[in-house]
Amino acid sequence: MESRPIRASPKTERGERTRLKIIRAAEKVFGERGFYEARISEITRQSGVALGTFYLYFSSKEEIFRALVETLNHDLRRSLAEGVRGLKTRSEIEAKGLRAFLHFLQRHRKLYRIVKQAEIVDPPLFQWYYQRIAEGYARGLQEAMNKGEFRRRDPELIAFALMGIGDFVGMRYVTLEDQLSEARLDDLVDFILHGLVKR
Amino acid sequence: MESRPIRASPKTERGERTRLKIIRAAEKVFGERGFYEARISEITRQSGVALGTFYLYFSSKEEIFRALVETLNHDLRRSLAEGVRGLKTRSEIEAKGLRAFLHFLQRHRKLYRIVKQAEIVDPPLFQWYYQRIAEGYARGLQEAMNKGEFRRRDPELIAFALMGIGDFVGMRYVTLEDQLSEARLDDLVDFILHGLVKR
Amino acid sequence: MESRPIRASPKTERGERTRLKIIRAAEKVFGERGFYEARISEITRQSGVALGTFYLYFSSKEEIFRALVETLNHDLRRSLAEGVRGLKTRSEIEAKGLRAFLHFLQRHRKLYRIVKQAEIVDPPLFQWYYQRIAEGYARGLQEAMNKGEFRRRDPELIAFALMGIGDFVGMRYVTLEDQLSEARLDDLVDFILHGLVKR
Amino acid sequence: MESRPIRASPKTERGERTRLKIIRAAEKVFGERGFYEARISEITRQSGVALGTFYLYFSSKEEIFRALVETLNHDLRRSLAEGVRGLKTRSEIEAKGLRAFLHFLQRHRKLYRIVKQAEIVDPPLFQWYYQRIAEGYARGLQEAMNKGEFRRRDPELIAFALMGIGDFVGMRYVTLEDQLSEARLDDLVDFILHGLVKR
DNA sequence: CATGAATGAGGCTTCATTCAT
DNA sequence: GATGAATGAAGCCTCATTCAT
Repeated sequence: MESRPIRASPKTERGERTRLKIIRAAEKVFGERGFYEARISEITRQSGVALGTFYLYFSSKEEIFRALVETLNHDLRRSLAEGVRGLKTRSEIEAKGLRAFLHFLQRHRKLYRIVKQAEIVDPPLFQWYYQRIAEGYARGLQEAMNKGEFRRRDPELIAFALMGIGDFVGMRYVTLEDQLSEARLDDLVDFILHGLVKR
Repeated sequence: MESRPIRASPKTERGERTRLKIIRAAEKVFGERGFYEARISEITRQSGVALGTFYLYFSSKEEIFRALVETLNHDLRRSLAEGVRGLKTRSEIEAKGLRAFLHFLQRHRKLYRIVKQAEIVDPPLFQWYYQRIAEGYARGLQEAMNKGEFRRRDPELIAFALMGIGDFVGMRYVTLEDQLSEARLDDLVDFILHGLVKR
Repeated sequence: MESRPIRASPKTERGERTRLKIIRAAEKVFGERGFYEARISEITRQSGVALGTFYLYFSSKEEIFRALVETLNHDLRRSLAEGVRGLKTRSEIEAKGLRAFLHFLQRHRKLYRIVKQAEIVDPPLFQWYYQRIAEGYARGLQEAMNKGEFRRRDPELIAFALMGIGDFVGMRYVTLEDQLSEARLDDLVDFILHGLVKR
Repeated sequence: MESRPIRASPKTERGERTRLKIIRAAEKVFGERGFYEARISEITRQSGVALGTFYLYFSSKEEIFRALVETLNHDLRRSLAEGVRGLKTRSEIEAKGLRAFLHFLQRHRKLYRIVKQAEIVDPPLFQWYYQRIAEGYARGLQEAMNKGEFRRRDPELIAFALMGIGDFVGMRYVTLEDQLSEARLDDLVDFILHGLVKR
């Protein structure tokens, strides 16, 4: 996975539509088969464009894959940010943030598999990607710790812990089976806020 | 990923050694490059055997991959079980279990990446694998809840949450950078036991 | 010899030409080396196309081989049918039919070797193929027997006998050395019509 | 198919037995799968000897194959000669010869497939092999023609015709289905002696 | 802009043959 | 004599990418 000169995508209205068709088909195909089992020919077939057309818009299989990951990234962060807007207490924010994440997953389960794949395909990407999210979380946690709302512990570490919770729970209950009831969500939030131990 | 006639591996002492050489090289190569980027030729080169020799012991790239996953699987479960032995309170057990898992990761970081890969290569395997571990944890949690030690919540859900914590924290601090200090581990255990909120 | 997904061959004019180039080279190569010694790379080299191009038109070595056999089959039957058209007596028909077959061989000696090969590679194909030809012959013989022109004997048996004559004589005098003079052909027809014994 | 230094087979009593075990297994395997699909490993497996042992007795796959063909050759000629012994008229001889051939086939159907295979694998061998048989027949036919018993025609040509009859009829009724009744045999002999035409 | 036929490097796998024991 | 593990050349096939139209 190394870089390469980026093709100058067509710039017309029509070109924009074509590009979108390809992107959407790619999302579907990558999501269903993963990076390695995905075939450019399958993507173009599902896009309804010719094979060669793909290379007018993307310079390689990797490029479109990265583009997709970037997109998810961006959407996810916006989604999380929106979920947080207008909340008062930190605990509400965290609960809301977690909910926002899981709802996001529900809408983009296929793309999420792509990011997971990227994790393994390209560990540096993982670092960059998750680190970035973690930093956002860590800042929030740090503030709450300073205010005395949260127990004082390594904020980045806890941020990763929260992300892991979202990831596994999301994978199990959302991505694979779509059974994350509100009751379960409440349980989960309670665990995050108060831990395992009674009292 | 479909099956194929299983090769009758040589059965002598020498054969056993060769098999081991191949397995170890495969562990390394799969761990470093992932399933798709791994090359049989690289595995045999690192084993110091000829290309054809590989096929005396394994019928395909898939087969050895699965064998490796099974092995890790087995080792991991034993590792976790050992971590639990001889403890009194549930909270100690969980803390110990988490530690056991993270120490295990420290020893087998590469293989762990293999299992993660399998997650994507073969989702049903993922289900089976994680579900099984989760059930073990869930039983432990259930008992502690019954005894009144732990807050009463969906045990399987919490089990997945714990696994996610281990996974992400492991990925970030152990697999990628090996920086999981004891202090951080204490922080993490504290979070799990008592949650985010102060008091 | 088992099946595989059939490739959607290109459908343009140019594609048709390429397909033909491949078919013709395959005919030559299979004819000269036989199924097992034939190399796809040799076929594409002689076609003047790249290796991969072969697989745009045929999904495997087996597929093109079968296609070739089918084609010969078809051509042969048409050829034999034409030889029979417009004749009066049965004896003339047989003589003409035999001649048609041998002339056919003269034009397609290489492909004929392919069918012979198929005979051994795939006995069921042999059954189907020869049985079908034999039935055609047998019907003609039966009629002539009913009219009292031919001696009454198991028509299918005699059909196979006639095919054997054509095959061996063709193999010896046509395929291998191209020395089937008209005089010899007359001798052969005479033998078939009147047998060995004088009077 | 080219020659190579012949291995010095072991010469003891035990060695002779081993050699025989291999030959017999080879007969079976070649007969069932043909030259190209036959595996040395399968032959040794069925022989009950180790893989390497094969090469103590035969220098290559080709060598044993040729040896097998030679053997069949020899047996066949002896078989045919025996069938002819003690007969008076040419017509009787031919009838007997044909019968002898077909009975031979019945006993050695598998090996016969091998010879047929050789035909295609190695055309020069075919020439040599069939030519030799044809010459024997041709001599007999010539004599009968000289005596005025048989119609005078190119004897070699007729010899090939007779061989073709035996081959196809044998293939259809003996090798594949084992249904050559005496009645059919009589029909066939009658055809050969008197031809198709009534009177 | 779009098309789709063509390319060819490179991977996996087989199996006749060799060789150390 | 026998064994069976090891070898590696060679073949089939895939698929990302290019290019002529």
